[in-house]
Amino acid sequence: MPTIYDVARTAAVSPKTVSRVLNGEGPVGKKTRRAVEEAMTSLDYVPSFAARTMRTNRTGLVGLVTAAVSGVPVQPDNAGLPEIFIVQGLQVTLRRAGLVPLIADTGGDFGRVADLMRMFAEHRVEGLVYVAPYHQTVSLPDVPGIEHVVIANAFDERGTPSVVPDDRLGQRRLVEGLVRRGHRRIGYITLRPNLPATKLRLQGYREALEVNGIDHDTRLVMHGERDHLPFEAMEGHLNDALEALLDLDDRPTVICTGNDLMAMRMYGMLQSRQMRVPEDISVAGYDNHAQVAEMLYPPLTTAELPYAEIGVKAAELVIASLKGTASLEGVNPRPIAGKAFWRSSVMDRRTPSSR
Amino acid sequence: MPTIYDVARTAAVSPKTVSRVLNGEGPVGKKTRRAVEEAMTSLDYVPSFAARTMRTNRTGLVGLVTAAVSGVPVQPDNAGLPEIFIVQGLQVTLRRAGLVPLIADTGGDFGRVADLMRMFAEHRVEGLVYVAPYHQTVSLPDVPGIEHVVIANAFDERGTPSVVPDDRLGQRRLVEGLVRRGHRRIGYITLRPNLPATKLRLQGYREALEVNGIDHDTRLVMHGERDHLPFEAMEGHLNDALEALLDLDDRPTVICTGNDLMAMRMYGMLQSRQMRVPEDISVAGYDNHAQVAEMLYPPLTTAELPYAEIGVKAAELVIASLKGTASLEGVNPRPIAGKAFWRSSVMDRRTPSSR
DNA sequence: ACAAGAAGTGATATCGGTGTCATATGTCAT
DNA sequence: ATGACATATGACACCGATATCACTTCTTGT
Repeated sequence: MPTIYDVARTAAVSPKTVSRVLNGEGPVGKKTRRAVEEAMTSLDYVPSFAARTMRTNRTGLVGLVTAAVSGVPVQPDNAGLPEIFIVQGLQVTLRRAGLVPLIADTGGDFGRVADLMRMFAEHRVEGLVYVAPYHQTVSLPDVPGIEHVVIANAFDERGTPSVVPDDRLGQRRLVEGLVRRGHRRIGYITLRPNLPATKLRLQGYREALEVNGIDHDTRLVMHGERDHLPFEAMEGHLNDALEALLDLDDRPTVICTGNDLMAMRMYGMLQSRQMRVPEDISVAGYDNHAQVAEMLYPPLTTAELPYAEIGVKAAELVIASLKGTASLEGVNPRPIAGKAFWRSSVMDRRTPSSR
Repeated sequence: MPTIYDVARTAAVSPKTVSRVLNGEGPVGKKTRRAVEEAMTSLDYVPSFAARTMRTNRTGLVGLVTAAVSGVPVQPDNAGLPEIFIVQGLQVTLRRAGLVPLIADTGGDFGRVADLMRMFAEHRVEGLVYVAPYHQTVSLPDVPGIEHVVIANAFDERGTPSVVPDDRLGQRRLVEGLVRRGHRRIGYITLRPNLPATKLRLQGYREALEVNGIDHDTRLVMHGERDHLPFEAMEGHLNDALEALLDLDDRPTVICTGNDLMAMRMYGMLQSRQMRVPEDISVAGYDNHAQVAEMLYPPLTTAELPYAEIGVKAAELVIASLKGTASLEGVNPRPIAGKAFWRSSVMDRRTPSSR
């Protein structure tokens, strides 16, 4: 592989001049520049990142650690999708700031995070973003040489800069929309009870009822999953939850679910009970897992998890951190709100006169 | 950031000895080793990848270029999933060989591939894998400094080592299974006609019929999508295709679809026609998009796209290429077969006596 | 006891760029 | 014509590792 010296010799100039052409730096004569450029192409010269790094002590690299697809996914419903969108948002924003993202994947094994961070430290990344597979608390290892850490889709107890979805507000907006459409008996089948998302969304659910002066009937809220239960064992549980809601004397007119896939299963369960969506009962999901929500029949009303924006915001935080900007002030985690997508799985129950 | 010299001074040895300890190389006295290790931890020493690279001229890096999530996905049904699983297979296999994958994402813009490859060249990757979002032909740019290229999930005309799903065999196995289960009128609604996958799968479909002595009624094959049509415009098209199949005087007993999401939409369309799956008609998909196939009601029979294995095989090809092994001999692309997953969306029509 | 080889350690050069500073050439006002 | 200043280029050291080779200090067999 040719070096800057080979180029210099071919163009009959000094290595330093080649360096100047490479970096568009300092004044270089037209003729000289052309000669150097020709030498570079004719030799297939490719500058060495390593050599440059060594001298300048700058890499412009930002490490991204993602969990992506677990070998044995804890949350099969989430497999890798959030990460992709978050990473996407991160990449675009970082690149725009002249930074290059390096992506590493734990393969679902959190224990590998420390190793990956060490590897990143050896590559002299200037910042690091940990991208979590779902909204959770994490505790990142301390690794020498790693600074300017940001957490996306999760948060820790040290107050590390972090960005999470605003589950409270998301669910609140969704339920408020349901109320606006005439629903007052609103069932809710949640994800695992101990997830931060579950707690926040329940809070949002209650707020929405409260501002609308609707009593909170606790029988309308069921957990569709249990903590510490292998995924397969949960199917019956979900069915029981639905059963309980349908058995109420004052049956809900709409059922909110913890995510779009749960809503999809709900479709099946309702169908096998001869109930039509939305004529007999409305259904709403969460995630706006576009593939599923739009393609289901009927298309599913759901709240967005603003993954791309979370990525963008996380990138902005690293960039601010690198610049030492004060804009890092503020509480962590920072919640990002998504909007609701209204599709035909929800029946509009407003009487014509009330519209 | 401390260097090897700082460590050497602290441990009162020469830099070379520190280097030996770092690399577990050459003979080092016990006492010396301990002293060096202590110095390293107390100083929070992190070796510089750049410096090492420069001297040894080896990086152990393999670049992965993926399309991941397009900003404007051509195939919304595929959004990023194949890549994840392929990348997963690649990572595990590469790591096992002592290689470190660097992932870069085009963000769906193929034009960025050349740039990313150049970046990889500057980082002196030893090999490169291009991961395509779906089975297709590609034409990778020639980039100086990039050697040992492998293509995953696609192929080119130069015979670059490449790995693709065996769409022909996959569809054939699926249809053979349907025949074994007593189906003889087998409808097939394909993806866009010009996709390599579509052509290969049709071939497999025909082979399956042929070996079973079933006439190939061309009216049973419909294209559910059209080339060069924006995705949204295809909905009606799919509905027409289904209509045509159902209007046949000798109606199919099962409908195969181009992918699981199409099957999912089929569920909805059938439901709105008051037809039950599988009692009135069976449905089979393609992809084994686990989230969808398992969660649908009823669970969907489908053929697997063996993405993880494609990744593993692709990694093996790069490794072989790096070693200069002869195992690179053979035709490209190399097809990898997936198996079929039999779930309750397909009715077993065998008469009890015939089982 | 001593040569011969193994084990342990260090001096020095080098990988491929860029920072610093010096120097040569060109341009302009006076 | 000549200093003053901008423009254009080069010499040289250095970033942080490791390769090479040389040099001590131990073992070990005889």
